[in-house]
Amino acid sequence: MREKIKKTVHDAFNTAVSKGLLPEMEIPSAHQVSPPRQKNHGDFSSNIALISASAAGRPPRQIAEQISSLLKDDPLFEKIEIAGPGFINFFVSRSWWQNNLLTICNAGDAYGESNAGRGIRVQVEFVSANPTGPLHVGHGRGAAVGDSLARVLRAAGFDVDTEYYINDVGNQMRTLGKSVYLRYQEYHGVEISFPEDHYQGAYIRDIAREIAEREGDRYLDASETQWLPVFRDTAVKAISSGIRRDLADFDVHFDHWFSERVLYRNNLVEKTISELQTKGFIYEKDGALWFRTTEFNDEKDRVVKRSNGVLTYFASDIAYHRHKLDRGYDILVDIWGADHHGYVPRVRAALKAMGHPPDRLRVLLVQLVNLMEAGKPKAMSTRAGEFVTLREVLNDVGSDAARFMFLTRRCDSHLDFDLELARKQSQENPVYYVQYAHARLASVLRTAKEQEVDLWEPDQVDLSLLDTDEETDILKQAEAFPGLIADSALALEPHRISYYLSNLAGHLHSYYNKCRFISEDQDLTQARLLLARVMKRIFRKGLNLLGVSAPEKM
RNA sequence: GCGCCCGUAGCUCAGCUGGAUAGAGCGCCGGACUUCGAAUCCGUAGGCCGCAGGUUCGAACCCUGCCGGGCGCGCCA
Repeated sequence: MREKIKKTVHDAFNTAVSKGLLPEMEIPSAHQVSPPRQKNHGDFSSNIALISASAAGRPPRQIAEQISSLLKDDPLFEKIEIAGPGFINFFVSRSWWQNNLLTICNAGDAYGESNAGRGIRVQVEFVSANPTGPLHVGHGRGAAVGDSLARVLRAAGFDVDTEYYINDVGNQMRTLGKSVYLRYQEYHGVEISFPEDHYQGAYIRDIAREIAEREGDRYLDASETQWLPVFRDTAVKAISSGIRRDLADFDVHFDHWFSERVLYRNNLVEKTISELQTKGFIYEKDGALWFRTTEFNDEKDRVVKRSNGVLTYFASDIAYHRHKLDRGYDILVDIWGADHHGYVPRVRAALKAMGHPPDRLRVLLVQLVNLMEAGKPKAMSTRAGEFVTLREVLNDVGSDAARFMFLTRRCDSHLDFDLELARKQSQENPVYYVQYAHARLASVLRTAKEQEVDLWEPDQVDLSLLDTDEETDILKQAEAFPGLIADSALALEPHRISYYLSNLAGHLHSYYNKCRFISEDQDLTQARLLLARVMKRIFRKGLNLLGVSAPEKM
């Protein structure tokens, strides 16, 4: 509808120009058609007169007058008003909204989807936690945002792949193996001193115990070259499968799991560096290789190969992003913890150096989660390895509540996650509000069935009976659903979906309390039940985009 | 010190990339179940959009400078 009105205004503008009502000029690109905040300003509002006023050399209200006079007879509109400094306000006729319900209904389960993305290939990479410990709540937020964003992008017509990058190369893997080995020695009664920079969590002991129970003490006298591969790989395997299980229970499933080892196995890191070297972006200093990222707005140059010959994490990151683009993705979305924001300029620099437009990489920074319990901050000391895991949160409050909480806020704002609130099955918990709207509609339709009300074919229903203000509001919101998904996808902001749904649920609950779906009036009942069916589908679709279930009963 | 993010109702946060009189949830107070589910609804109160300038028809939004909070600034991963 919005696009339709925009086009209508454009046509009228051009007509006005060709008729000589306005001076020769282009349609200003800043022209916007948007729903006004104030209800009495109509359904949509155009600012075209305001922004073209100075170029046209006329007062805005006069321009608005000329454009609107050309549109007065369009039956789409109930009325057109000129208001304030020169806005043109459009009031769409009620019958259009009513008839649109049939269009929505005919779209079926696909309603809400669009082709805004035009099949552009997008890769969304998220979580990507190192396999050195279980996922914590912060990862959970990233997982919820990434997974939901992927769903939204798909619904908006993008061709989406999701990916988890496994950082399984380097020193940390050795540290992991050693941590387990030390606990293994400890298990067998060997006196150990456990270094502070090793992995502290209790899960390390669990893995050590498993190995000890399975293998006995045969590794006590072994050399590091013998035990390290065993302890390291066992740990990675155990931790990785734990991570996968946590994500699966969070209803997050990846299309690809990409191992950093693949980059090394195919020599891609070395190749990428030497390519940059050929292009002259690499120099040697103090025995190390440096990448001149300052040439692309980074604060300082970065090391890609240390003087001891070891490639840095950054080096494999460059190779990884190159590899992603080589795989044919048009846009790369990286979702990182906000504490990594310092890496954005250097990765961008790498893309630029390799000749890619840097805006093909979109980085979403997800702020850390502040866990609360009944309004009080819950202590999280990372140094003792006592962070709260995603698993604990899932067991505590459930997947639906957790996901909804993570998705009600913009991802770059700090999030207070109150466990007590998320646990509560009451009105304070926003998850239930939306789910209840869905369950209520399901209940209404069940009741209709029990009372043996036969549902008519949609095109047999008299939609003009949906004429209360509440119904009109709901019809308008339903119409906006596909546009909302498209906007949410283009802005990479999945939280808009949860706001939309909360708002829609509000309208629905309000309507429910005021009007009855099922009544003596057969025609009215049919019209309202059709509305119920359509709304239920929108709730289900919307909740699904968030990865939250849509229960028939609660 | 430099860089990035944030500052909106008592609390937690939206504000559709610059629009008209600033929004929601929670909390407070007062009402609504013999009726399709009260996990709901209806009503009241609550604001110098951190501060000060600038840009223009128009600023919570864009620019500059302060104030306050978070994070990052290794040949770590």
